Amino acid sequence: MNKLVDQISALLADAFQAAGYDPAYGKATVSNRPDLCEYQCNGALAAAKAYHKAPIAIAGEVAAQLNHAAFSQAEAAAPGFINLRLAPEYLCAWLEQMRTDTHLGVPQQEPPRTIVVDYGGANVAKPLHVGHLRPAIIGEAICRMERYVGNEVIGDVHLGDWGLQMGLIVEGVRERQPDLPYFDEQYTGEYPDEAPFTISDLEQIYPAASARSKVDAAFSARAHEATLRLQKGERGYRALFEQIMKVSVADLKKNYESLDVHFTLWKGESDAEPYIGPMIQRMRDEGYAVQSQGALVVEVQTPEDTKDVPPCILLKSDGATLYATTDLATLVQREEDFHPDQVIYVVDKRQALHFEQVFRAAHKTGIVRPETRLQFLGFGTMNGKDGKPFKTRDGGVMRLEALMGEITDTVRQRIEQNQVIPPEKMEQTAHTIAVAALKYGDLSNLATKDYAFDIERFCAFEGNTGPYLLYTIVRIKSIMSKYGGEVDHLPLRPAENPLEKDLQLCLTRFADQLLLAVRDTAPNVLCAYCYELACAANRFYHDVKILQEPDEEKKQGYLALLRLTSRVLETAINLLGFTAPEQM
RNA sequence: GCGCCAGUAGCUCAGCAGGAUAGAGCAACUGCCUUCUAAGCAGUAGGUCAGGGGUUCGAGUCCCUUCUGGCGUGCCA
Repeated sequence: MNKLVDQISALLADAFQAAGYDPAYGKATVSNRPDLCEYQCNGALAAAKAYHKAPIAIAGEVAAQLNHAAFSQAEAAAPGFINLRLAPEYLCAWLEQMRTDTHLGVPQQEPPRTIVVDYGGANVAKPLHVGHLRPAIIGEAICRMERYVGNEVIGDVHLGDWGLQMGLIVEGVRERQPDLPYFDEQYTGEYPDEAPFTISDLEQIYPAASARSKVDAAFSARAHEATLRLQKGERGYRALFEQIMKVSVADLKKNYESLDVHFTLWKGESDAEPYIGPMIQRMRDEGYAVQSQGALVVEVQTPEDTKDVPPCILLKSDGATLYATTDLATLVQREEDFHPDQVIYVVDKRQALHFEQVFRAAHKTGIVRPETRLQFLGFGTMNGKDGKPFKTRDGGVMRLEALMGEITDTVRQRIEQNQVIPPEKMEQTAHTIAVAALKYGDLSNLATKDYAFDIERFCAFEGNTGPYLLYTIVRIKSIMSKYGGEVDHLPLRPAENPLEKDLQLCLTRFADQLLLAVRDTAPNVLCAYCYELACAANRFYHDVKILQEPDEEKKQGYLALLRLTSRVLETAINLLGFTAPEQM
């Protein structure tokens, strides 16, 4: 269905035309002076120059043409604004369409675009820590928003499961259990189904091995050797790798799911490995890959560049592959599997140059089509209160589980005071609220900027926070359940009081704000909308005593309005990646 | 050196393709619970939008420049 602002713009365009001006000037925007009007048009100001006429005169002529039933007010204001208020019946009719629309008035992308979102970035055998929080939260929100507007989205965790780290783990395992069949080159039988380690073992083995390789040259050499043999596909190493992956992925899935983050694909760098050889061969054959200072590179500097852009390195001087190599090979794989229209990388913004090189190389060498949009969404560093990268008190990285635990504890203490949650639902409810607090706290900041991560602030639930949104929804649900009757099919009524109309106007903006958030891959836009809507809902809630309304028709109109509000709010927070409890 | 990003209230942040009087939250202060959950609502106070030029009817927003901070700059990821 059409957005309300577009419908109003169409009426304005007609009026501009009827008054003898270019209809293109007829564009409505939401008013930034709610005291004066609900919608405004700035077209007369822009038209003034082209027509050599005072803007206020143009505005006046156009306003005179706006005698449409949609408007309860349409007047020119100095220096040349056209101020509009909507007739309650017109507003209500549009909202009725929205209420019965399957996507709450959000136009669907037609035909759908295929979008791969690369987020996650977790490493095998390493626990998720706060550094993994932003990509998971932001990426998940983007996936959900893109899906809601009708696109085909593939979310890929893109695990760090290749390279030296795997060799280190293999050698670490060998140190502990040298007699395992994986290390016996003579062994030809089946390897055991059971992994010879748990996730906690792996989480000890990797850092220990990593530290040791820095001081023990012999160990380091063995790790490199193991990496090479693994990459060559030696049977025992490969089998051990599978076990490491199995144990690690199971643990990662559990952790991501506790954050309500769900990937469609659990691919990793290792999956791109088979594509590397043919890709490099083709690049050599077609002359894209050239030797430079001992390495094999793709030059990506163009004559138009005013800055130096270093080449994209495919193979190091020693022949080993790099990050850029697997990223390009992954694109080969994605093109083959999905033929995406767009690939969005949700990655630390410090990798901007790396991805610029990769994108240029991918387009130059024809890995992706010219029209394929490769987008780098660099997120900012998560800093502590001191403005430096976030660390725990003892200077280490905080594990995600520990962080969630802290927030959940604080939430639990808060809801216990309220005494509305039965003990058996306590844990679930506390977790739901904690996820909302954490995710909203992150998403409401601009993704691309550094931001201050402050546990105390996340655990405070006053004001512009996730729990405030949940609280609003819970209050509405509470009214619905006290009312007891069926509310899903109650029709809306034209607004009679200002706060009711404000809430209605706010509801109409859902589609606009969601589309804006999608266009700019900026979930914070949707956050801001949720907060505005919740504020409007709370003001209405406070002002109008719904269940005590004696006029049954009016009461049902109020209930319909609140029902739509809670649907929009719940839909929106779901797109942001969290949900509301029944009570709190 | 070069490049990228940022600088808005005491603190944390918005500011929607340039529009009317720059907005929230926190912290501070004032009111509002025998009535649908006070995790709420209403209000007060708090700004040279880092500085300086420019573009135009109009600039926090666009251009130039200076300052400050962060990050990146060929074989880590």
